[in-house]
Amino acid sequence: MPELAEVAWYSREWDAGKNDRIAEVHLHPASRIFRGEDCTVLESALTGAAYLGAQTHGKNLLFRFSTGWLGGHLGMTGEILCLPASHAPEKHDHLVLRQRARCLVFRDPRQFGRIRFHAGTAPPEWWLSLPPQVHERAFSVSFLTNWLQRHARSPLKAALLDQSAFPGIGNWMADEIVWRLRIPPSTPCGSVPAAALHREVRYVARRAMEIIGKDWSDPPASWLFLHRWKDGGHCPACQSALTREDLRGRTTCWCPVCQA
DNA sequence: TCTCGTGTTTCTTG
DNA sequence: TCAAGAAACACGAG
Repeated sequence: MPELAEVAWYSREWDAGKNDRIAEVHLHPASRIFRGEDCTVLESALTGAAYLGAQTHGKNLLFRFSTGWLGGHLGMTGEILCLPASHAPEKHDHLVLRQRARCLVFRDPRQFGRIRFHAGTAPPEWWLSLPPQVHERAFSVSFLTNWLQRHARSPLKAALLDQSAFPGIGNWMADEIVWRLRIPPSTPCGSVPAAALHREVRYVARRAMEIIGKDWSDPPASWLFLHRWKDGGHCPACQSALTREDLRGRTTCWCPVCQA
């Protein structure tokens, strides 16, 4: 479930390979993962390069090498794995970077994820132009007020999934935030109080990073998180049966009593 | 066999 | 030109 905190957790998976050289690159050039990329360039640039570390921005990953930058997005089913050097690439291992002591692997069965390469010492342009992260100063109440006005008719739950305003927020975090606001997920953005939304977005993002981002633990049972995944769940605040419905193509879970 | 799904992009409509 | 909604992408799990 790669949202903000899960992506942060995955970004550390290759840490064991820091400062080691890539001896060999295995990839499937026809894979959708590499859409728009020249795999020949990627392969020749990374072969022999040293891996220097990773950073994240919302759901985006950026891995630094001595010859350039590898951008990553996990889509719905992508994984970053560190496997033994003897690992034989499997069907969905779209990129395998073999080092002396291990293999750095990008695996993604559904291929909704993405890998892109940028040569040189400066980070790629797409990375530099990402919107402010929700924990940064630029993600302010006035920024939110303005954004909510421009999307006044959009249902809040759907709006929270817009990565250009809420980078890193995914389906379960959006449900959690709306549940904490105690308003229906279909509430139009135009009638959502910006200060309260700002507070809850920051709270859920910060706690998710502290809990899931650290060691993939579950958030406490007082969160909607543990109760939202399947039919029959109950609201952790009032014990009423939770409702699950499709909202603009995404499963949305809410409490019809607390969020009436 | 059929349905569902933790995400993004592209196309269509208003 | 912008906002909003729907479809498409590919595959495993139940």
